[in-house]
Amino acid sequence: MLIQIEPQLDVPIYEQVTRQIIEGIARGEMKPGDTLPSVRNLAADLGVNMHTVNKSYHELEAKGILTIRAKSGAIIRSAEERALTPEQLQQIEKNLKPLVAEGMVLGATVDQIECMMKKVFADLQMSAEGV
Amino acid sequence: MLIQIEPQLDVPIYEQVTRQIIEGIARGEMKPGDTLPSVRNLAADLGVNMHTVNKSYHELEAKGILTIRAKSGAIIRSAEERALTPEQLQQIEKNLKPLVAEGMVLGATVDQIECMMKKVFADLQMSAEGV
Amino acid sequence: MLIQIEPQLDVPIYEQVTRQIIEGIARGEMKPGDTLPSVRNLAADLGVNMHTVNKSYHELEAKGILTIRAKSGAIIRSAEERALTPEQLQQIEKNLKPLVAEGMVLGATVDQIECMMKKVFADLQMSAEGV
Amino acid sequence: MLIQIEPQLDVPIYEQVTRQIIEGIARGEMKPGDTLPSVRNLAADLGVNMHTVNKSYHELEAKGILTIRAKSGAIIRSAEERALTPEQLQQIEKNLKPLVAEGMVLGATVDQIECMMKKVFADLQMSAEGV
DNA sequence: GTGGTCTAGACCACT
DNA sequence: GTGGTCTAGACCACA
Repeated sequence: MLIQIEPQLDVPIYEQVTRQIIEGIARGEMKPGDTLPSVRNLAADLGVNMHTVNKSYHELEAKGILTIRAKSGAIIRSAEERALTPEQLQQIEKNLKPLVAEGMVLGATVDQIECMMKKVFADLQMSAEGV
Repeated sequence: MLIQIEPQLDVPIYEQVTRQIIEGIARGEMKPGDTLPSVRNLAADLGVNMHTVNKSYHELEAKGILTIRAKSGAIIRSAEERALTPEQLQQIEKNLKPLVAEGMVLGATVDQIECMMKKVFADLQMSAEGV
Repeated sequence: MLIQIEPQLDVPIYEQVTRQIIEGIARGEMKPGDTLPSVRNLAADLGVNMHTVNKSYHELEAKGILTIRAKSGAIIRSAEERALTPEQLQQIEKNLKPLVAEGMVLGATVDQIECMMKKVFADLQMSAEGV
Repeated sequence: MLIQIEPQLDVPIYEQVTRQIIEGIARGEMKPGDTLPSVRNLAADLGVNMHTVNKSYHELEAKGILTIRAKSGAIIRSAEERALTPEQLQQIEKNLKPLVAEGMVLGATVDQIECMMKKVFADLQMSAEGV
């Protein structure tokens, strides 16, 4: 799985790593039970510091997406282990709101936004099924 | 239009102001041609620093949502003046992607995510029509 | 409030800080609404690194004991804001179990252990009421 | 006696082994004079490294709970041989303190904590009498 | 070899 | 001046 870092972005590097790992899992490039690269290896690959990757892994653990086993690596949790709590859905909805509002104000119709959402979903889903 | 600041959030205050102004416009509480309160007044109302509001206004200008005229204040642009450029749509799509991916990974179905999106849209739209 | 670090202990420094802040709050030396010293100040006071204190603060935030407001400090949450969730009680019970078991195996009676627990509680409570 | 290892916990495996042996003795599943399985056998049963079990046995010896005799294995000491020293009680009290403090700060009453403690004790005691 | 912890520095965004 | 982020090193416990 390829991870691309853009250090000049205003999104923190650790957040970029987090997002791309999530997308990688969504795309099916990594599956439950898989072990992620060690923090040192991934850091070396990306050319960033170990701590930056470490922070990303811990963020993913907090999101319930993976389990960090001390001294043996980070493992992607299975769908059963991942609880889709109402809080998590609310969190996503909360983050969705300003995006939708901005789209509306700029003149996008509900169809355009829905279409965009479906496209994003389909892109990820398609890759997942293609695996 | 009421703006509520929550300083304990990790979202910067200027970003909170920006979002709520966008949502206010989306809801129809403010219309094209309307003049926003002066930076000084809004800052006083919210109990925040003048620079914070100023930054928010400039962010809105960069997004193409309003025009800042020295001395005469910030004016909301009309739909015609606001171009819905492909770049803007792409930007929104780019921001949408990690949210959708996280939802998927946590086990949400496309229906759940779509439903969430529609709900957010409807909330804003409804308010707009009620005005 | 005085915090004493013993670097030679096997308990990590950040954990020692966390515990002593919790005990300080239990003792009533700090109250809800109070702002903790800045990470840099406390780190300087304790002679440890900023990051170490930072980690402790974040641990306290994760426990629901305080709120970190970016760029303005860490504030102790009120009892109402702090949820005593069943998970938290379970966590404490889980940590209690090996201590009780060890006491039993070493020959302590339930009375001795209960007495010890009450003593600890009373020590903290007493200080709290004395404030 | 069954020992269950959960490698995903942040508690080191050797510590998990130590605790479960203590609990096993508290529950009466093992009695003074009994010989524990050899380091090699137990390690094989648990699927862990020999050194891990070895470390656990030595920790138990340091706590005064068993005696390791070269060649003839680890033998659980009798209650008479196990001294309940004030130092040991202090050690337990020291470990108890942060747990009680955290419970207090999160809003638990002395009754809740006492009840929890009794429950833990009763669970162990009950099993012991049932043997 | 792994993650955990810690140090000592740095720049930045926000207030 | 605050916390957030990042870097570049280091030692340790665990497996």
